[in-house]
Amino acid sequence: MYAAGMTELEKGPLGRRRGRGARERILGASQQLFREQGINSTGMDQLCAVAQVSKRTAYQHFAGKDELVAEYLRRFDPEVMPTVFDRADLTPRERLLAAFEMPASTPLCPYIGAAVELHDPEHPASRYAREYKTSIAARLTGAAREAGATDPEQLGEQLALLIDGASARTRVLNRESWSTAKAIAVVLIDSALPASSAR
Amino acid sequence: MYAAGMTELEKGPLGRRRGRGARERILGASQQLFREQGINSTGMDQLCAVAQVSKRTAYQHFAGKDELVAEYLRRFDPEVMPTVFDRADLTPRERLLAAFEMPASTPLCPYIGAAVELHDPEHPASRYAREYKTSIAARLTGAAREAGATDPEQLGEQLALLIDGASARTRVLNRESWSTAKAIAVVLIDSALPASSAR
DNA sequence: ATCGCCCGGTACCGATCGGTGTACTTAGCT
DNA sequence: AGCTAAGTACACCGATCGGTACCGGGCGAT
Repeated sequence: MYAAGMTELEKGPLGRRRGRGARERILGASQQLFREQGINSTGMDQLCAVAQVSKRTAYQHFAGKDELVAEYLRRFDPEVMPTVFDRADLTPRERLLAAFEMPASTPLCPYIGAAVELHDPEHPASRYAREYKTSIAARLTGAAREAGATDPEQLGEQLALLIDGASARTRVLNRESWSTAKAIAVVLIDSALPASSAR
Repeated sequence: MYAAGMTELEKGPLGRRRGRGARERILGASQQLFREQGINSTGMDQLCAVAQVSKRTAYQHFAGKDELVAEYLRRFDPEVMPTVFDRADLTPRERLLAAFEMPASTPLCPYIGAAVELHDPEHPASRYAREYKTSIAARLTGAAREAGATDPEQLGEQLALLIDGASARTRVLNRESWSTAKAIAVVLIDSALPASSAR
């Protein structure tokens, strides 16, 4: 496994002091550049320049670009999705629909982009993309269960597919498709809920 | 416009004789390699080697890789989609559902792949991908209208989104998602048809 | 036979890629 | 202070990219 935990503080156990946060700047530049211009189109030289970090330093923090890409995906964790499932002020049904409220700030879910660009299912980043997408479906399934769906697993998988569809279609057409996805979600949810716990 | 017409015969009008079909071999190798290993991961050297064509010849038929990629997309036209809409033996409803019968031979619709890999909305291939995706939605809308949908445009766009979702999700998860997409399509169609021309 | 057109082979170009080596400067703790 | 780890600057490596120049051969039409 990778050292996913050391986000911004030192390692802790040993009294390891911490130099000026180069690692954080690298990850920050990754978030910006990989999303804006893709993974393969972003060279390490440019990335290090943006991060204001020596190339040497970058390769002391990450074994290679592959590992950096994987860590970039692990750090992404869109600010939207996680919070959606914790909002207690929403009904289960509203929580399911909230996943489709994309503020157009998300051009393309980077997990799809990484899987397509890297083109290797065994690449660390591809593995994590799979893992993450599965976890999203699981969370949707959980919310569907709370909402009282007759087949929560099916509804969760269906909603996950809608999210990916809107993401891919938005990218290809250069035009947002989240409203369409949400309209479908409404139909699916209404037809999957026994009309009892509709609200 | 490009000379999309000269598939295997000579130009005709002038008595231009025809060399051994180098162009066709190049396009054939493109179909194979671009789909199997992606666009950016396929070098022109490898492509020419597979096509058994000199590199010099390749660049006499195509101004550059970009143009070759665009032509590759134009030639793709999956054998599945076009035929689906012409099958007179199916009811309109069955025709709408037939679009989701993917024989697992389609790993990822190459239009999505191209748009993600090339990462430039103005790239000729990206333009054509947009164009093609729009035409698929239009054809679905047409079929939806024949089926008597209350809002054919909406249903067509929704079904198109399902196709893209299944395609993207299949790629990321390395596991087919067409059955899920079809299940959603059934719900959408049944809810969009006034139950009169259900069959 | 001879001419001209495709075509294949191959070496090559400049640019860029991911990644490294070396020597120097900084920052933080004791 | 003084030690040490972290970071910087910069040159450099081999590989590969898309694309081109040049040369020699095969084949169809005249």
